Amino acid sequence: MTTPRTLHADSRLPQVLDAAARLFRSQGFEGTSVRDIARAVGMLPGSLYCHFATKEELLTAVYVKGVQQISSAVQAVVNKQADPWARLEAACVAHLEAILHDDDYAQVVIRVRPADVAVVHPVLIELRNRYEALFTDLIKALPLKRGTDRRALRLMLIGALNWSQTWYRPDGQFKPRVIARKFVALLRQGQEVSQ
Amino acid sequence: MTTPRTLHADSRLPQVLDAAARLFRSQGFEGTSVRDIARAVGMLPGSLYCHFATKEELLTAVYVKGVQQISSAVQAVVNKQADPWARLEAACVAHLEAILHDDDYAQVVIRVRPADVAVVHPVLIELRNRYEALFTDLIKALPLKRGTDRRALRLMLIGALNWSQTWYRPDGQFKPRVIARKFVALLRQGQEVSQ
DNA sequence: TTATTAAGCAAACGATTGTTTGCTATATTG
DNA sequence: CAATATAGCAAACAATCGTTTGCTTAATAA
Repeated sequence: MTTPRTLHADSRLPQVLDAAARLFRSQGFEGTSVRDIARAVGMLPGSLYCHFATKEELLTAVYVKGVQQISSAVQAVVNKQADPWARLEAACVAHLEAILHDDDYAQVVIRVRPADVAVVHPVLIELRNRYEALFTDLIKALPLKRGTDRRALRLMLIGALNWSQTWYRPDGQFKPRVIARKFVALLRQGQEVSQ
Repeated sequence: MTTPRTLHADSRLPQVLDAAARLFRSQGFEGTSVRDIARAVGMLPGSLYCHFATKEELLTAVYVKGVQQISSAVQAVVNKQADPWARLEAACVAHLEAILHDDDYAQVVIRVRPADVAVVHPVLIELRNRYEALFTDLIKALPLKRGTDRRALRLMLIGALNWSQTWYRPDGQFKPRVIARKFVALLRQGQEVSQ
């Protein structure tokens, strides 16, 4: 045995998941081969199939963990706020921090398009929807003008947040906290000059 | 010759581009093989290399055309409006119609991540930026409250628009025109209850 | 201690990937 | 009309893909 300290029950599955998450988020699903993942944890390609029947199943496992982590990250900060707008903004900050640098798993959830992985498409969509329901609740609690379309507001906010993955630069001025504050403020106040 | 009507100067390059655009937008760049494209136009895989040196070069050609088409579509409708807000909303409608159903080329521009195609990454980014400058101008012309961050507004709006590609359903209630109107209204008016 | 189960190795499988080479036929140019 | 350039065919290239099979070893359960 190369690593005699390895126990039976706790195999190298955690390391495999970590490596897969890291590679999926930086190279995408199709851009990452099972050999890449195996190499990253010092295993042979075929050995991965002790834990997963297919590459898509591996992605699903990463996706599940990603949704769990981003959900609990958001929940944690939301519960520290009372005001509905403060709760929403806190959620956005946590969401952005997760998908922009904290968490490989969370980044995969935003980066990998469910539609690109046909076999598990419905599963991934369902996982995403379950998470986004958090925002539906937060927005439902907002005291808004009569006639406001809360679904449109949610789609706009989440879309803007998630798209930030394409332009965000860690060395830029727009840190997650700043982005969240500005985006929420834009929705909250309106930018038209009142006359 | 199988198709004796084929002229020399006008080869099947247009068909190749069309097929590539259609396949790239529906299956992604990595999900589409050069054989898929060749088969779609009834050519052999190797024949594509009369027109392009690499698969990435083909993508770049599609990208260029996509940016051209979406730009002229937006320009055309913007110039029919005078009011700054109306111009912005018209631009959003045209943008959404292009990336949601009208135009395979435009859809590729939004769907294919520049970062996923390392070799031409800077080129694709530059093309996108040139297009988005249109929105920078439109937003610069808006009469906004003092202190409004116009860059944040642009990033939020474009992000929300582009992300709609992930949730949009042609048979749903949210048509491009509706989405654009609601998104612009959210930024314009602000939804907080005034007290 | 013995039997069982799971983790990983070693090596290969067939299929598909982007691309290249040499050739033919056609359209264009002078 | 002769010379040239190009579009496309035909066939293969090496590399890489996800996955499978049989074996060995170590951890667990009885």
